[in-house]
Amino acid sequence: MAVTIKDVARVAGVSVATVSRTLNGHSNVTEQTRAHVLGVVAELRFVPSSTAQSMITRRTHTIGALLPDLHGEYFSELIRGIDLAARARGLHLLVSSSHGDASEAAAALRAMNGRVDGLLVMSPHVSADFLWGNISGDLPAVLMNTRLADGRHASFAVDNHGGAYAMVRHLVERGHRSIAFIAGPESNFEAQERLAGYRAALADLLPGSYEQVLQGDFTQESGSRTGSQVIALTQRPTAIFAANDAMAIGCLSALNEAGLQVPRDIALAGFDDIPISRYVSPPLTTVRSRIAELGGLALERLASAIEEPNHASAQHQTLRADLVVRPSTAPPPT
Amino acid sequence: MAVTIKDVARVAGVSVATVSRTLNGHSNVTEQTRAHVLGVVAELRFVPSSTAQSMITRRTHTIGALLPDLHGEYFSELIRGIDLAARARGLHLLVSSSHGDASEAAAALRAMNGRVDGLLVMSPHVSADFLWGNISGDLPAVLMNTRLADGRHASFAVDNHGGAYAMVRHLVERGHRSIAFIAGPESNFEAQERLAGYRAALADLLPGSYEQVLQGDFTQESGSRTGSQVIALTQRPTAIFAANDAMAIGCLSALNEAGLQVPRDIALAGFDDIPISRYVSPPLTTVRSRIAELGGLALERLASAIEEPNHASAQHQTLRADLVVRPSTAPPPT
DNA sequence: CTGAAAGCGCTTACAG
DNA sequence: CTGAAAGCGCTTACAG
Repeated sequence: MAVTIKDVARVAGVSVATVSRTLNGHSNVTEQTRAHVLGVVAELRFVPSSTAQSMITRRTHTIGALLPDLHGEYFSELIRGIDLAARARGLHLLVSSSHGDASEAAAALRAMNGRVDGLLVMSPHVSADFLWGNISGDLPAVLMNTRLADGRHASFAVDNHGGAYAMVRHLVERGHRSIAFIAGPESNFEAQERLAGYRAALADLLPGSYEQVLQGDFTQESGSRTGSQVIALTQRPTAIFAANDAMAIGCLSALNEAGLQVPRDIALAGFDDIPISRYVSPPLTTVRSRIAELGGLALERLASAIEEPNHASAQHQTLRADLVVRPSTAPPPT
Repeated sequence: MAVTIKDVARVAGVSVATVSRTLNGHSNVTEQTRAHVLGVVAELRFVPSSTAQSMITRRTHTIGALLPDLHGEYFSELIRGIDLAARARGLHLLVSSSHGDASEAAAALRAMNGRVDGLLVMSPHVSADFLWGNISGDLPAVLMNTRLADGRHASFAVDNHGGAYAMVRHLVERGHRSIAFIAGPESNFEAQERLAGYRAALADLLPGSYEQVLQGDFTQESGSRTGSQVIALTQRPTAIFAANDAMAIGCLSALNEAGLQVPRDIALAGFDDIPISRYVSPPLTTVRSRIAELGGLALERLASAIEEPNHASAQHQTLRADLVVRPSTAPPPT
């Protein structure tokens, strides 16, 4: 059986209240009692039950992260950013990802109830009402990269639209007039925004041109598959813009396999700037998503909302998405 | 204020015991009371406090994962494998990573105490004694890829030594007689085993040859840096074997930048078979680590240990590490 | 089948 | 400065 505060009190010859005060650093304990109690605590290797503590303080010092079914480096960067910020604040991280559908996400959300002091939510299945219906109303939550600006929760998002627009402009400036787009999953908010940015830029910068959208799903495999489709086209575009780096890299492999060289034969760009992107050949032109930073900022905001529930803002903040130009879109040698 | 079981009991006009029994699916409740109680539960949107439940049942239905400071796809694959298996068993996942040193790892370990029903441990800072000293003795734990076969905890590891050995054999069979090795962090168990496998194979298969070891740290950046060092060598090896894929990919980028073509000018191989490896150009020959599977298996074993504490085996299981041959080690055209 | 009561391991007014 | 006691929100013998 685990040792409890009662055991410590008994062995130390004091009350449990005194042990509790000592452990919690209250000032009203003699230096002498304090030292003695601490000695017994060490001797007995006593660790307070965090469950019992949570019960009484209504704080778990844990935050939950509801994440999409993400593979690859995007996911690890996000977790890393959250984890780092959480550790700095002494918070624990409960993660839940890989929800196939809304009911699974709902179950995950409900299961978080009571286990966490707050929630970080990035999920394609979650709408504002959905969130509202599945967590207790007073649980602080911060949204990441979702469409929800419900006025109730703070939210952060990368400027997906602006980033995609900037990328198309870059390609146009490089002389491209036929730019294909490999889209992400249709239900995904970020994918939609990036597609919208591509479309808007095309309309503005290449009026009269038509869009060429291939359907991907953010995986490398889909990038490779759609890459092959592009190659087979009779009217091949001169540039391909993939909605994320994973697809761009998959596409790159298909192009290489077909004997096409990037950027000589065709230009290629991605989105996110996952760490690997600078290490593929040629290094990938992309849009920096500041993934870890996004996670860290969201965590900070959530921590504030937990500490000062009244001050909690429901502001939406958009993070800049900067163009990162690398050789994959270098101008063809003239 | 959140609604409690008392509120439900009051509104339903029954005792809290009856509400509890209904919620926990006990048979000794009339179908009529049951329906009525469930109605009130829904009406009040009552969700039991998991904290209070944990307090009484001594189960948190949460497992903790202590992970190394890992970047990149290896980490996301591992988490994904663990998360999938955990979800299937109805377990939650508390993750803690990014510990710079042993004292941070110790703090993380102690913080897990009481919050989790069991522990999954993969950390370069953790030794058997260390683990023993920082968790309560009866907390089930399963170790992943560590040196600890302490006879107290179950453990899983990829056959790092065998995989590295097989890779060297493959390279030797391809005609290479000068094979450089980019090592991982010196303190890392897996890195050590892979290095040992390289050395053993060299001694067995290329007697009289000398080893060429460059010090990396498992990051892409270190692969790129050591790759540049190799290029500068007067006696350049004909093949480079990196202790993980991330470094191999970093190395590949350095080779490309220097105008060297893989595999024509130099062969290159990695270890882990992270998903991206098949999408770089040329696709990377590597050793499959079955990362997600490792995480899933460890979780399964941990779940068993939690459910049947007496049956808990302290067995060590080694997972096969298969060679995956791709174009990066294709024989030079003769 | 149902309820009153004890108890899980803590923290925190309230007295002294 | 210290202790006795109430209470956090549940579950589970024990009676009836």
